[in-house]
Amino acid sequence: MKDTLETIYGLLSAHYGPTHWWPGDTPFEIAVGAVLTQNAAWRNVEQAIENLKRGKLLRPRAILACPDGKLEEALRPSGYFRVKAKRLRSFCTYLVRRYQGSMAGMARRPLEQLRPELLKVNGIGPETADDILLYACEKPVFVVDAYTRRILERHGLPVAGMGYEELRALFETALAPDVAMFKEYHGLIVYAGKDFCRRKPHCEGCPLATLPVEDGPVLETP
DNA sequence: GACCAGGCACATC
DNA sequence: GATGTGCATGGT
Repeated sequence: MKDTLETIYGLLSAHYGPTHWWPGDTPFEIAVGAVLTQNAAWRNVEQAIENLKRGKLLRPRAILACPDGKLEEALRPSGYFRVKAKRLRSFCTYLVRRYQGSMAGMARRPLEQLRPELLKVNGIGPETADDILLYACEKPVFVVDAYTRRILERHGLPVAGMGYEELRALFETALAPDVAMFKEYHGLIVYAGKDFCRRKPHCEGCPLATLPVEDGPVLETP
């Protein structure tokens, strides 16, 4: 499995080159994007972030001071806007109370402490937490998302039934804990997921077409 | 007009 | 602990 995960990285990397993932100018913008992209298309998230920028709302205290209705209107394009307004507020409340609103201050804490406390924030689940930890706080965590699972499944890797943490552990034990590489790897998975594994017919020209299939239950490729 | 997109919390069994 | 459901927009 270790070899396969390294091979996937090599193939995707050769195909796409550097992705410079994640889109976002500041750690706080990255964290906001992580919340807004939950079950949403990034195109719509961009719109919402643009609205926040225009409204000078891309700061934790500005979000906390903003009336509900105004915040929700700004978030509308990203979908689930009432839920996401609440979730953004939860995160900002946490950030302000615990780190005086400073992402840099937050990033100074060790990973073992940060991840559990992030997961306690309402609206921050495993994937959102890991997005923030890796891309905004530069911590060596591997981000698992729908694309990750889909790509592995479609290429016959025995990951069916694995939970989030299990899948994350798989990558983190197989690969060296290299923040820059983890960032790129996830970016490459997003690229490949959008290009080849999104809908049928898939894998026309897929860079992973030559991937050797491992032992274990091989899933049928749709 | 369905179906989908980088989840998560909460209810229920 | 596993499984189901609500949340909402914009593109294909």
